[in-house]
Amino acid sequence: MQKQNLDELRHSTAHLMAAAVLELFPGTQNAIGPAVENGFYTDFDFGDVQISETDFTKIEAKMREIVKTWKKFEVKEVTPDEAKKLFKHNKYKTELIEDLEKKGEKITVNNPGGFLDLCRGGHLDNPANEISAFKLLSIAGAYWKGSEKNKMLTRIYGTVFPTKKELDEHLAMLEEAKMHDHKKLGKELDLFVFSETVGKGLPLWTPKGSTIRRELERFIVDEEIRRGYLHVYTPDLANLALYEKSGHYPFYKESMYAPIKIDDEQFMLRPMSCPHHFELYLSNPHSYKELPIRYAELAKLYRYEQSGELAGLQRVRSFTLADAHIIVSTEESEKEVSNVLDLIDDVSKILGIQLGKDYWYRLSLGDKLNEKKYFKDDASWDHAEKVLRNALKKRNADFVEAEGEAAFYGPKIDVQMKNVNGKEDTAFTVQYDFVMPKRFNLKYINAAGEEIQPVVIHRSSIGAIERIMAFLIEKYAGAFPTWLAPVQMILLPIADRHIEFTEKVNKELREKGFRSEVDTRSERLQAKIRDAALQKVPFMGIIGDNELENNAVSVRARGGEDLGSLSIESLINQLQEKIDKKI
RNA sequence: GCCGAUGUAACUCAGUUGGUAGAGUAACUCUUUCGUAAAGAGUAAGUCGUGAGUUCAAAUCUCACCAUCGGCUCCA
Repeated sequence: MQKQNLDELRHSTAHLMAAAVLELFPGTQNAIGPAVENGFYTDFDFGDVQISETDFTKIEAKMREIVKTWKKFEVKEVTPDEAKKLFKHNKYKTELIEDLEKKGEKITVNNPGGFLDLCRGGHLDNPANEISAFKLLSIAGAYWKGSEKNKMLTRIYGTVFPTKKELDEHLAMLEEAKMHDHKKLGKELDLFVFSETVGKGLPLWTPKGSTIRRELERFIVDEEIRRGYLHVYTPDLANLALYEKSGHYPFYKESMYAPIKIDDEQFMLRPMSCPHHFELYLSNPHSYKELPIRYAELAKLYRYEQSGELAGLQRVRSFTLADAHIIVSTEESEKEVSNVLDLIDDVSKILGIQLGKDYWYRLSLGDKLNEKKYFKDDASWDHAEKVLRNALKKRNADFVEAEGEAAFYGPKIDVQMKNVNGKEDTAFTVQYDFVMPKRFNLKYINAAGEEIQPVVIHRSSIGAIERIMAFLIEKYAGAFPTWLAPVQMILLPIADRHIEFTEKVNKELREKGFRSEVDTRSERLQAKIRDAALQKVPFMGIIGDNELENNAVSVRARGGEDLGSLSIESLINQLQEKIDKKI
C-alpha cells in the first residue's frame, strides 16, 4: 500500500475510534486525530470519566460495529458560522474552527455513517470494507495544542494495517524490538543499574558497562586529539556567578540542581561546560594564528530533569557529554562546522551507525518572535542559520528543518536518532553561538593587531555517553564488536585437568591486553557455551585433551561459527586484528 | 511535573471470591570430569515498593507516598 493510502487508512481509523468513543462515553469531546508513523491517535476530553486500557476491548468492539455503516466519507465545505453551530458542543473543534477562520482557510466536515467530524480530508473511499486490521495500543496524557499551559487531554494510540497479516507482523515487530531494549539488556548483561537510594536518573555503571564505556571514551578522546582538539579537565561545579555571567541561569534555572550554599558563596552543579571553557580561554590573550581553538572534555553534567522525562540511560540526571567548544573566526566558522560534521560521520561509521538509516540531520532554528526563549539579534540569527545550512548543503546532506528547536544563543544542527520504541532523540549536536563571545568578551588579535570577536561552535561528537551507549546497546542488541565487548574471549576448560593450561593461556592473553576470562565451574561444556552465548561474548576458546596436547585453543565465534584449533599466537593475531579494525 | 500502566526471592514470574507466600533460573554445598546452547541432588534466600487505614485476619480491599515503564511537555 502506498504511504498516502496508508495515511488515509490510519486517519480514517482515528475518526472511527472517535465515533466509537463518543458513542460509548457520551459527553466526551474529541480533539485532533491524525495519522502518525505506524498508526494513529485521537485526543479526547473525557470530562470526569476515568478511562484506562481495560476499556480498549469495548472500544474496539464498538468500532467494528460502527464501521459497517461507514460506506463513504462525504466531505463538504461549510462556512465558519455553520461550522461553529455544528460543533458548539465541542470547545476544541470550536477553537480549531476559529483558528482556521483567522487564517482564512476553508473549513470542511465529513459525515461517515452519521458521525459528524471536523476534518481537512484525506480518507478512504470505502471504510466499511477497508478498516478491519486495527488495534488500540496505549493511553497517554497529551496537552491540548502541545502546550504545557493548556489542559491535558487523554490520547489513545492505535495502529491499523490493510491486512490482518500486516498488523500481526507489526505487533510481532514491536515485541521483537522489546528484546533490544537497552534497559532490558542492561540488566541481562549486567551493564548498569539504578539505585533508589542513590536517586533516580543517576546510573551506576557496573564493571562490564564501565569497560564498554571506557573503550568508547578512549576512542573518542584519541580521535579528537588526532583532529586538533585540546582535551581539558574542568570542575563539575562552579560559582553561580559563572552561570549568571553566561546568561544560562535564567534560561536553565528550572533544570539545574539548587545551589549549594557554603560560607557566603553559592555553587551550582554544572548543567553545561561552556562557561568553564570560556574562562579557560580568557586566561590568556589569543592570536588569530592559534584559531580555531578546540577545547574538548568528557564533561560530567547534572541536569534536574522532570521526573517523568527520565528513561533508562536515554535520559538521566547525571551524564557525561563528549563536549567541545571551538573558538573560531566568523570567516572560518563554516569550514569548522564541516570539520565537525566530518568527525561525526567518520566516528559514526566506525560505530556502525549509518547516515540516513540510523541517524539524520535536523537544522534546528530559532523563532525571532519568541524573545523570551531566544536571544534577540535578528542579523546574527540569519547569518548563523546561513552558515549551518551551507555546511549541510555543501555535503549534499538531506536534512529536515525545525522551527523553535534552537539553543537560546543560536541555531544548531542536531543529529537525530530513534530508540527501539521509535522515540526520537537528539544524539549529537553542533551549535553556532554568537551570544557567548559577547557575554564573555572573548577576543583574539588579528594580523592588523586589532581585537576581534570570534564565534563559538558548541559541539558534541558522540553526544552524551549514556545516550549513545543506550543507542549502541540497542543497535547491537548487546552483541558488541570485539573492541567494545566487556569480555572479548572466554576460555572453557572441559575438565578440571585442563584448568591449569587454560589459566596459562588466559594469563598470556591478559598480558597482551585482551579481556579474557576462564569459566572454571564444574559444568558441562554445553552449559558453559550456552552461558557465554547468552552473555554475547564474541569468542569462546575450548580447551580439552586435544588442545593440551597441541598447545592450542579450539575457537568458536559468537553465533556458532567454528574457527578451528588455533595456536596461541594465531589466536592473539586474530583477536588483535578484530580489535584494530574495530569489528 | 501531567496522563495511563506496573511493583511478590538476585532475575523471570505464579499466587483463585481476604485465611499471614510458591516455581524456574542464579547463589551456596555435595556428586559428576563431561567435546560445541541447560548434568543430578540438597541448602539457603521474601519488611509481598513504603506508610497509614478497614478487618478477627491484608500480597489480595481503601487512601497517601515512592520507584519503574509507555506517552505529553522538556532535552544531550
